[in-house]
Amino acid sequence: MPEKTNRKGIIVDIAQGLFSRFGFLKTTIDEIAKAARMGKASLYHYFRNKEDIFREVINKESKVLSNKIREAVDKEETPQEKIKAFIITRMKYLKELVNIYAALKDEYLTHYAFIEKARENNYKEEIETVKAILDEGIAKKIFIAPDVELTSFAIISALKGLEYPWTIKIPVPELEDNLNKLLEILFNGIVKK
Amino acid sequence: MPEKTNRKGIIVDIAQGLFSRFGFLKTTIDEIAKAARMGKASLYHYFRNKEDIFREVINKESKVLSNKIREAVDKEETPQEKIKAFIITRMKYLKELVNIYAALKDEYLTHYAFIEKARENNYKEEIETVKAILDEGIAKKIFIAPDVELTSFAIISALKGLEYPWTIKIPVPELEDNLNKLLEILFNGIVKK
DNA sequence: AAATAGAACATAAAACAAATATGTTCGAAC
DNA sequence: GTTCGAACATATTTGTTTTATGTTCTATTT
Repeated sequence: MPEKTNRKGIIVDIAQGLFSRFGFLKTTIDEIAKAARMGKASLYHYFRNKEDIFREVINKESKVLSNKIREAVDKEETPQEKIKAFIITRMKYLKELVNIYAALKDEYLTHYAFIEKARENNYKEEIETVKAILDEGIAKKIFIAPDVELTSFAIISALKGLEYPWTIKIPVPELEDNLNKLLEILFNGIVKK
Repeated sequence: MPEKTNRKGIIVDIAQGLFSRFGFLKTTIDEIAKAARMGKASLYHYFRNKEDIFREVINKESKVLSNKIREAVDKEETPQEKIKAFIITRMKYLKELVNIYAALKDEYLTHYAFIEKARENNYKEEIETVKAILDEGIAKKIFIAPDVELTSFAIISALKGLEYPWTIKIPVPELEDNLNKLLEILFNGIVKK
């Protein structure tokens, strides 16, 4: 834990809390400034504009998410376990990191260019993460080697399709149980051997 | 082809055309009436209200979609081919049937109770269709028998996740090629045997 | 009865203006 | 390098009026 002596980092932390509670649109520069015990004009010494503050918050949360996922994946031995760790960790922390979640999902943020950038970055990173696991599995002769690019894309897309009905309707323990069954399909298919 | 002598059916056809072009909100009762060469008050002899007209249009398109899918699925022999036929036919006709597509996807229709009903019905029917194919495959000793309910749910959800990026980014011939590869995974998995 | 529509009605949407809130800039002070 | 009061331009909200639209009523026609 590095001590925060730099003003900028502190402001980002404070903004993160406000954005988490009220969202990007409903949080005002003035509120952030007051919470940081500053005049709002002072914020412009550290940030170009409001978007810039939100961008930094999102960057911060993105890094936290990436690190959590990397840790969880690295901890596992088999590529099968790595894929499972990726999915579970992603679902768990995405829900906690309110701002990056909003940046990725909320319709009303779609128009902002920097949000689109964040989404694209996140998408590419997720694809890359899965691709790396698949490649490793292939190198270890555990997975067969079809179209890795397409398979990664499919896993991520399918995950997004499952995400919404899953998180809404289903309690967490049952969720892991279901995930195991679906991974069983991903790994071994549904055709009798 | 039954000759349309009944006024109600004709009105529904006309409304279908207008709703397809302008959507539910932007189509007025007056426009429908004029297109049918009637005063708008006369429409209320056949329909309770505007929603009621749209509901009939959606019902009509739903039946078309269901029939197309049933035909395509029944035509195939193996359960593998049936699943593929289901997915392709669904994607193809859903795009053509503008109103049911809007009813299922458009955010601005979410609040209407009758739209929610239509979505739920569609969802259940899709799940049932896939479940029937899976059950048949299991009965024929082609598929293994895990959690059929969950598997159907997963196939439909994953499909919805794939649908959007797929239809946007990818040309149709490549799409069928990709689908084949993904079905290969669904059937046989990615783990080396 | 069944079908039609003109007119009236209530409500929703659009248009407009005034008031307020908010993001951003500037210049001065520390 | 930091801070901020004040000013500014613009976005948002609010209240009001007008218009458009969905629906009902009643009378007339078939």
